[in-house]
Amino acid sequence: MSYRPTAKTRARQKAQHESLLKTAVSIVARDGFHGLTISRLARETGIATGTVYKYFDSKAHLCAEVFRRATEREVDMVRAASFPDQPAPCRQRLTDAVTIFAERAILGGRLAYALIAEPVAPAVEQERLIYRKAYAGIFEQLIEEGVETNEFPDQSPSVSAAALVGILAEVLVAPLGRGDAATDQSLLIDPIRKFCLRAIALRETA
Amino acid sequence: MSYRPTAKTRARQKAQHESLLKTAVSIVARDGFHGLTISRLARETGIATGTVYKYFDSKAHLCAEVFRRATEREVDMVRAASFPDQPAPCRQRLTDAVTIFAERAILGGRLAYALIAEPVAPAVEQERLIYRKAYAGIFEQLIEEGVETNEFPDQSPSVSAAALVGILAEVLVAPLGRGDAATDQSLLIDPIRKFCLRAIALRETA
DNA sequence: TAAAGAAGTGAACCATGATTCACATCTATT
DNA sequence: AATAGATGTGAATCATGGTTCACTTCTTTA
Repeated sequence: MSYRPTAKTRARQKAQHESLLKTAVSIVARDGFHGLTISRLARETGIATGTVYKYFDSKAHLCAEVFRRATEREVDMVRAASFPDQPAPCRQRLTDAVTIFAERAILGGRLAYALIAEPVAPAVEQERLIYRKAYAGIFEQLIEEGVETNEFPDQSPSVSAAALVGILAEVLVAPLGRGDAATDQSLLIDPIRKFCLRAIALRETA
Repeated sequence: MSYRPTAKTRARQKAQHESLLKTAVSIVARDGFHGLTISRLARETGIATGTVYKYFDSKAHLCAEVFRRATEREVDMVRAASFPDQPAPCRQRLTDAVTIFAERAILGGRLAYALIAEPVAPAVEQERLIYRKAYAGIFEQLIEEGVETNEFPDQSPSVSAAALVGILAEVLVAPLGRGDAATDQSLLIDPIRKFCLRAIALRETA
């Protein structure tokens, strides 16, 4: 034999993979998954279309990674708000979690819409479900705890958690799909927060 | 001249249009919008593909009509529950509306999923937004009334209405997209109803 | 520097499915 | 029955965009 991939080589490999992913996310942030095509990704990255396939098995895999990359941090933030280091009452943590989600979704703009609401191919939708479940799982755990400590009235944690996800997606993100971006989204945060508190904690304030 | 479309002709035209639409809805009910292709529609209707275009300008138009056809009745049912002939307290009407939506969605099964949650082409998504807005409009009016009569606590009717739509879509219909159909959906109705009542009316029962 | 294994290239290929169109057939009028 | 307008036909055409592949160009090792 006479060639072995070396550290430097593999670093370049990884860097290129990274670069592609970064470009892909930026395309999605601009034009959604709809705008993400292999040839455009190649063009913007400055390589040939075929080369993309040296780094990703298929477009589905690429989309999945883009999705993962863009969503993981979001989920982590919501998780951190739900289960902070400092102890806090469940209703406060719920409020914080909703707030964090909302603020970041608003900040994310087009990207948030792509991740949460944009119509996408079934393969991508599959990935999306994973992250919806991730959010739901966090909420569910929090609600369970709240019910146990009697901070929250008796309820189905799984249903309530899914409902929260639905609320956030529909109220906050779906409007981006329409021209409704006119509305100042930050005005939505407070009503949403209150709505969620009433629904989960049966009270108006944290 | 020597030919003028007559009543009988136009009746046949209309019947054919109707027949196509009916077949299209049935295809969507079986395999979603994903399964609706012009050639399949033609095949199942027993005509040539080209003929479909004598009745629909484009697939987008066809989908829009399918959507309209399948959704209009649903919206009407929810509207009727929200604004019944007999006077009733807003919280009761809210409960009824949610219940009707839920029961019909469960009955609708695959079709409900296609209408509410299935990933679809942007053109169809556009149509979907119209009907989401229709539901939201009904809820909004009802909530407004409830706030005015002090049955419901002060809140943003538009936000609360959108939230309701999100809840129903996510909790009830989205699971159909996964294999979660295992769960008996009718068990979801009561928790959802209670969740919505808490959120909107700040109480647990109608 | 020669050989082997990677990585890069981009035009060709393929799959899907909507849309068209030249032609045949039907229906209503004269 | 002859004709004009309408409708029906379905194979061919288009459009889009993912995927492949024969080939070139690097990298590393001997």
